Amino acid sequence: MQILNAVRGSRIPPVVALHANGLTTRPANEMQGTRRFFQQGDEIFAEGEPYTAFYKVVSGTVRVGKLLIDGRRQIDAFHFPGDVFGLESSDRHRFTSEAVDDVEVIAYRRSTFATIVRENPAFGEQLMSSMVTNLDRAHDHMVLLGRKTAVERMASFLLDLARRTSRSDRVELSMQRTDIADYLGLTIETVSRLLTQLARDGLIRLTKAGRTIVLADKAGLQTLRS
Amino acid sequence: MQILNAVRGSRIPPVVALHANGLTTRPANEMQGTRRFFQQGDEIFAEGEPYTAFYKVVSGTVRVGKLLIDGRRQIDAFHFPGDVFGLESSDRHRFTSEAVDDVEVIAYRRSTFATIVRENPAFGEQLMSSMVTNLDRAHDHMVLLGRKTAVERMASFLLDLARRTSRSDRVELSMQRTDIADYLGLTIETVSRLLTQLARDGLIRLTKAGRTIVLADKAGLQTLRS
DNA sequence: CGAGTTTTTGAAGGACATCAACGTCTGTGG
DNA sequence: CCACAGACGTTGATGTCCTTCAAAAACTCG
Repeated sequence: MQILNAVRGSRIPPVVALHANGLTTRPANEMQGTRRFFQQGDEIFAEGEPYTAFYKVVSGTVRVGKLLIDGRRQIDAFHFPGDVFGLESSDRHRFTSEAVDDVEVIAYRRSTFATIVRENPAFGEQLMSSMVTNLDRAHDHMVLLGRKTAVERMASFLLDLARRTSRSDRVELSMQRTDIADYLGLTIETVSRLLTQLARDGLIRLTKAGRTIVLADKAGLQTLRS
Repeated sequence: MQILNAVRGSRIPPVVALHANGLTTRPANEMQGTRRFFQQGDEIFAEGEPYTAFYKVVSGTVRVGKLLIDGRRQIDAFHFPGDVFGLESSDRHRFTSEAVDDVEVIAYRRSTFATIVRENPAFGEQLMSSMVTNLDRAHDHMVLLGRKTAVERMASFLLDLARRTSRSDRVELSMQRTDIADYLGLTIETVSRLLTQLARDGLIRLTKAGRTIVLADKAGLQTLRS
């Protein structure tokens, strides 16, 4: 909706190394990109918009998803630091991406994959790997949406979140209930009920407006996850 | 389950062209692969199996998906001629793939993406594009599973199937009801009821054991699809 | 402190699942 | 060619998990 308050991107000076053969090159696994900042709720790009760049998260949480005409929404994935999103094969974006909280990304100018690989094979390899990882996660998420019960979805979500964003058993929810519900294919009411139920059963502990969750019984959650 | 009756792969002789510069090379967009055949129901590879090859469908239909311990199954995607599947970033397959009917594929030996790109950039580009297409479809499928009603799922399925496999309004279902149900996140009973309901409403016509469907009112289905 | 937003909790309803039985198709052997 | 068995598909009756509708509670931020 609002793409307005996105801070104008500032160019990152490309790090250049001088090779023995006299050719200039960039360090492996990196490529010139533009650092950009988005505030909570900002749209990074919208479904249908021309595809001009793809992104890597530096800090914060990004949600990507789709909207049906009547307002129903599905969040396909959350992306955390290190994750790549927004790569397309057509020339329009096929989904929307927004900042869940304050977000910093590196934007890479759209270019054919061949070009990327020619200029920086290691970066190309990294991108391909990112795509396969994203596809892996999508597969897991389809099982969750198609075949898991509400509790199983919530247990899966909490454990995944802990694995991806936390080194401890404490999870900071950067997203609110609406996002969780739209990610899990549930309603906010159900999400809320599930969390209080899990807390009542001693599997988790809720603190500070339910934005921090301690996974008190990971093994128990693992059982519920299916 | 049974990987037994897979016909032993027969090597395809690599087509070699002599370039002006005297180097031998393969034609663009192709790479050496092994032709393999699978019968209806055969497993092509299983979740957890070592990853040794990825595949392109030549003929027939392939289903890829996952199984939960208690037998619940989710089919993530159907793959038709031209589609690539089974590419992984880890060294084990993350999902299972099986032949829906009699299937012919080209198996490509696992290799790093860098190698593929070095040896045949055009093929690498094609692979990247396939991955992005698969991810696109996964996104659509997540919306379907997470937010669409049963009728909407069925309408979406029929229209997609027609677009991908048929040039007319007649769709041949290569898969049986169980597969459709596990793809749409429903039960076979619901799938059956939906089809008869759509037929009663004049949107489709069922023939020959319900394996051939005529999309009598595509516009109507489009409305239902959401 | 107070207005608006987000989250929680409760009561009632509905869409799809489950359980059960019947119908239909396919292929095999008499 | 027909009979039969087993697999696959359809139809019906009932149940349940999650949604929907409603309102209160808790939190945020000026």
